[in-house]
Amino acid sequence: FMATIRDVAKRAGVAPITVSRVVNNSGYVSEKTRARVEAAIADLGYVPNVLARSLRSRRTDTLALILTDISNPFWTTVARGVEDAASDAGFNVILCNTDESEVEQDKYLRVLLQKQVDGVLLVPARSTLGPIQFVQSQDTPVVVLDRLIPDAQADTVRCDSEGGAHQLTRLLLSLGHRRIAVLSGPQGVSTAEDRVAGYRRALTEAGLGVDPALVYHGQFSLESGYTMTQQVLAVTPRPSGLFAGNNFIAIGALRALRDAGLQVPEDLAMVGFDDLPADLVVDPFLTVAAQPAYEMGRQATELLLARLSGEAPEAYREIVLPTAIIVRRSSGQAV
Amino acid sequence: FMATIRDVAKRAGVAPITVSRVVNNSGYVSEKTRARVEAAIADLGYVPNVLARSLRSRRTDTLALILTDISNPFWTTVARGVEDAASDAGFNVILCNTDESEVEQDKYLRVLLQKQVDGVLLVPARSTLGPIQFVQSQDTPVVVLDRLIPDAQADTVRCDSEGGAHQLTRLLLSLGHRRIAVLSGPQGVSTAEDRVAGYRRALTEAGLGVDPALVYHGQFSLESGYTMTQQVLAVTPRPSGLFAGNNFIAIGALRALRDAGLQVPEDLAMVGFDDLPADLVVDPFLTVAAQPAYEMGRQATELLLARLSGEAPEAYREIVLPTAIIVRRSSGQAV
DNA sequence: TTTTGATATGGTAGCGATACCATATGCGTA
DNA sequence: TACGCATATGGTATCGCTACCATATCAAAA
Repeated sequence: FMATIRDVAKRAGVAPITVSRVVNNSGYVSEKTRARVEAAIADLGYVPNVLARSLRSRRTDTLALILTDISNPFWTTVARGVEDAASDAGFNVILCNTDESEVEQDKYLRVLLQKQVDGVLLVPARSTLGPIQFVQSQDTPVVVLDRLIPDAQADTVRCDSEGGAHQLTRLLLSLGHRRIAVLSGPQGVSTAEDRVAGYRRALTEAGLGVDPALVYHGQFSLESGYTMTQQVLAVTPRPSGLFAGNNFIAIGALRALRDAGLQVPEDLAMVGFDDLPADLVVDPFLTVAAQPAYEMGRQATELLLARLSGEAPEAYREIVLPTAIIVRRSSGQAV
Repeated sequence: FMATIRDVAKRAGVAPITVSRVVNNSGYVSEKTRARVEAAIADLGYVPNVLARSLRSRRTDTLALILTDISNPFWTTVARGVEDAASDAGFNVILCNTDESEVEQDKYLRVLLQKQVDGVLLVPARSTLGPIQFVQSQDTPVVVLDRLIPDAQADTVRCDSEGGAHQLTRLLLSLGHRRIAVLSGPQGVSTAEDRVAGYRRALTEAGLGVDPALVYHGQFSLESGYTMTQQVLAVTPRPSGLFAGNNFIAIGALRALRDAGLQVPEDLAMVGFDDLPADLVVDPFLTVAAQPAYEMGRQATELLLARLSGEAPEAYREIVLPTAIIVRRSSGQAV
């Protein structure tokens, strides 16, 4: 036997709605009544049914966070930012991992909307409008996180990938490097493309041409970083600088260079996107453009919550956060 | 506007229950009707509301997994076993992390029961009956995972910690070690106590006394392993063998030994509980009692699902899985 | 005195789905 | 012919809760 709100009401000699007021701490309840109701709740071991609550109130107090790779510390940090902001506002977060697969993403979106989440934070696997419109067709607000989707009618929080890449490339140029390779993520993913765009702009501004043999699009993964680096090393003349498009690509590249018997920065200067958390790395060594991951998660969540509470302005907002260039040993001295 | 099952029914010219049959693939529906209903679903962009479904059907097809430290690869593997088994049966899993805190555990249990999960897989933070009885009072079955709770009326899946510890200790004894320290987890946690018990039995059977200065209870964490090892090293005469009660304690111990300038196994032979996944370790080196983590998760979930489907026998079952001793370099040669 | 507003409580309906039971048709078999 | 069974569909009544509106009391303000 499981007690319902009616059982509690009967035992306390009040109406069900009064029990609801006690449980939810809403409306007016006298101290005396509250005490009687709380006693009845304790006696019966009453646990409210949130399914019924949410069905009636049309709110689940739950947000969905759909991202591409939770094993990457960058995303783990974003997720913490989301969790913290949501939790401060009394919201739960359901976290889903797509592994960059659009199929998985769409499957999750469907399930989450069936669960009636109040809002969705989406790191889109691909730059298509469809998934966004699907969510919005169910009267559910979306915030697009990290990646740009052209023409999307939604709030967006992302980082200045183009600018960060531009700065990193300029740093290598200023140190005297003329042949610089870039290892980026998949085509069709805005961050991957923006980082290549920033690289191109820096080269062009320096009056240098872009050698297509030095521009790589792979995956944002360790394995892909390893493979792309092996390809880079086969190019002649060998570049003297390397720009890794994210932290996992950088780690893969470092392994490939080590396996090839090459020293960083002596044989090859290196820079990368995304820092690694201090407690995971024995010796921070890589020069990087660090993204404010936690802040991205927090701000995206706050945008979403503002939409939910109706406080948000009509127009969709696009927040672009700056990256911070952290110079360490891997970029080396002027050559 | 969000379409409901009634809107779809109206558009397809059938009763809501017929739409339900199409959506859930249950009962009889003619091909012609099915096609009409599916067209209506597509036209309206209908997404079923699982809150309403679950409220009426009294099933959420969701299990809860409450564990103590998801950052530990052992638990990550257990969780994968649970996810896989649940997913095979069409169930979702909500994962919660207690950090060994009973307060957090009880908070999560309350929330999960409010969410009407169909069953709970619990790694209890402490050996108390209360939380189990609370869950059962809401007509929700529990399986206790990894740890023993005396007198609990519930299915249990765990490993033979006592036996594994006994074997590891005997190994060190057989190699000639006479002074062996054990670094275990908190008192009141059965696995921590069982591992000390197995250690004691091995010493006693060998006709040796147990030196209380060599028995440590701390946390199952890297930091605790580090601290306890520093204490061990201050004992005179210094032990020649060390038994780490789990993988994190072992890593902390290895760091402490390195910082103290000691070599394993030359200066100190070492064994530990829990293996580390091959792809996280560059060079597997530690002699361990490996627990079948994935299998623990799977079997616990299957027990729970059997209870849910009513196929389970009346009596509660206790499954105790064996550990596998893997001898590597850290235990060294006979001295 | 009347009015107003804060306090306190309850009745009714309905959120969106399915359980349960009823009904109807066609077909093979006794 | 009558019966039983598989097939196909629908009506009604909830699941447990809260939105919405109504009501009643009492103290302070007009």
